[in-house]
Amino acid sequence: MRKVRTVTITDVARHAGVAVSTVSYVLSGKRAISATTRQRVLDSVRILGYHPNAGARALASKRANVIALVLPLRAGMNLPVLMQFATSVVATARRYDHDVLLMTADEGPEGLKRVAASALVDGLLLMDVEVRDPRVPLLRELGEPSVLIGFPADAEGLTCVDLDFARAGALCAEYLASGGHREIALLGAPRVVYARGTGFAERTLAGFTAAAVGLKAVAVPCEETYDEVAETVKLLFDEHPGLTGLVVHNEAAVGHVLAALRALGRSVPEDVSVVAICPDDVAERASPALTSVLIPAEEVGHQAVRLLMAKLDGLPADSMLLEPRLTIRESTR
Amino acid sequence: MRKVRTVTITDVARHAGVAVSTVSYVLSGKRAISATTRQRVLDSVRILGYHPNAGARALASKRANVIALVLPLRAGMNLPVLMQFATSVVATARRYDHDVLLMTADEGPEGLKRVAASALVDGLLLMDVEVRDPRVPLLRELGEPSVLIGFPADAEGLTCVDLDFARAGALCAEYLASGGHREIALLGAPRVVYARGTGFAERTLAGFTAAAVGLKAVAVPCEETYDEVAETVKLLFDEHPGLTGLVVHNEAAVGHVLAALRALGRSVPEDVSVVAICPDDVAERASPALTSVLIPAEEVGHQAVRLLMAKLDGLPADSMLLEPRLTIRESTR
DNA sequence: GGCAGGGGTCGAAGCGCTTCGATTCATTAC
DNA sequence: GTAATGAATCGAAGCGCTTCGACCCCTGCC
Repeated sequence: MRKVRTVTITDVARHAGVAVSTVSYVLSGKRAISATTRQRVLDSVRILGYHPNAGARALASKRANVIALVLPLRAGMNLPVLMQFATSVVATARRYDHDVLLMTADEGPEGLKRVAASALVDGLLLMDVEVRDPRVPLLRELGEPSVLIGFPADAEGLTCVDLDFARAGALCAEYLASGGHREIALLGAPRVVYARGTGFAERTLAGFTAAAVGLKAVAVPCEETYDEVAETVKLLFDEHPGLTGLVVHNEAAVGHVLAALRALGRSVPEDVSVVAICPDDVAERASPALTSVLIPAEEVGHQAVRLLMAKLDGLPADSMLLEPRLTIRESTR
Repeated sequence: MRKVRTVTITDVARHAGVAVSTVSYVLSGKRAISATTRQRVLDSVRILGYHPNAGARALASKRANVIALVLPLRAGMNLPVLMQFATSVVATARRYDHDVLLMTADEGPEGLKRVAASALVDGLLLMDVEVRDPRVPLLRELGEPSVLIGFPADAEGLTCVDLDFARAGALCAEYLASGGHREIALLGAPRVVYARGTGFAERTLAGFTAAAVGLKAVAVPCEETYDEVAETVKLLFDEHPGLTGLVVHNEAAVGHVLAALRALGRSVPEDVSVVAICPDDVAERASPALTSVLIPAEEVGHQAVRLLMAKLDGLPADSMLLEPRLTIRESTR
């Protein structure tokens, strides 16, 4: 438990018999250093167990090597996806030699201003951006390098990354159509999500609707308690007895939907085919295993970090939509 | 987008007509400053929009005002609880004027060593600590202030916080017993969790078993796919036809358990009472709403930060177990 | 043989902050 | 009236690192 004196760059320089600046250049690679000197310095670093002091480095270089990950943490979020995303952000950031500061939106715009102004972080990653997100105007004003997950209404001049939800919705409809289904339905997010204008929900719906021309297609919002789901599903089949294809874009409800179908005596996939838009593990855990469109959280996180790093290096970084991928399992025919 | 020159403490000092050190003392409160001077400085801070440079502050004060939150992010974790926990940690840390660096265990012990040695963080918060956690020995050697969520086998000299799972298990058994149930069962975590020795699972089991003396009580592990859950439940009732009380300590499976009971034609709570150990929102979302023992993630996060802050101030910080709380809803009688 | 050029290294000047005396001035004690 | 006390403030020395310009010496070239 004794507090060991920390090893500084001066210690390394002394041990290797070189100047402090030489050690710095070896470590940063910003100037040519002879192979022998480099090796000597590297050995000393290893032997002494040297780790550069983050504060000093940040102060001198004006780069903290830290990015902020701003999670919304509001109700109705898709936790597993969020978590996958966060994991992938941390892992990718480390690959770029950066760490991740976790922020919640609770602190509000002030929080963003604070971390930016205090140079605690070099850039911002905002998750789960809404169509009219209050953070967006601030972001513009801040002029801090940033990448958004999700597309706000006006994405001009911003860098955004997201799954192409319109394509995902379309993919589901097309797949069901190709299977011969003539009457299909989309069970979407809870009402509150549409009301908030989260974007991804509307875009899925739009894609679904557009791709379903020529079919009978309906879409209904879907709450997340078992009872409400069961009610919604029952109503749906009451009003559309000919329904044979179901798209579920609500991870929390997908299990309930299957249970409700079971309770109604409709078997999957014999009576009705079900496609879910959700992570693979959820789809695989269901019974029957669900044909699903993957939300590529990991890929989104990876790309978001990559783009942010590009921006930090002063490179251009364009927004991008990631292609959804349909995996056929046992819930459709 | 133009990069505005950042406001430094020197700017504030000049604007307020005082020395740099005076500004520092106003902000830290470490020396007496007259009310008039303080006010003048505070006004300048506000007018200029000054935020201390984090790197410089860390360098000079040897305190980064950042703590690391180390999430395991392995399979079979309880995401919602984790998330609640993380949220509460961030919020509480902010109240102590600290930020939170997010780390995953992927980087391994090296990662802990790195952030500690580089003074990126002042202390560590390790989540989901296992009975024999490889991070624990390292932690001892590191001598970095830390708080663990969960209890390792040898907690000597460490500060740990957790829900009192033994008490939670006991509470469930006692409650069912008091309701007149004579034959009860515990559906626990997946096998892999017991195999890993995560501690909380065993402790719940131990508490349950100890409190169930005089009753017929069995405990079985429980996987998380619907099919396996249904199988497990069916088997359970085949072997124990007299079973009337069920404790479910597996958040991912709890919905499946209810569905399986429905499928078996056993109604809740008429035929069988169900108590879950899970967060309130999961319990409320089920049908019928579940009588449950709360995992007080928020409180755990709060206490963990509080203890860590105490340690950072050189104060003693004892391990603590938090009392579970039983909420009676509609799934028991 | 002298000089330009460049690879390799060094020294020193900060980066923006905290903190430790030192200093000033007004009180209080004797 | 003077010395001691204490409250309020200042000045300067770092904290550990990066980076700029200077320097040295070895090559290659005229």
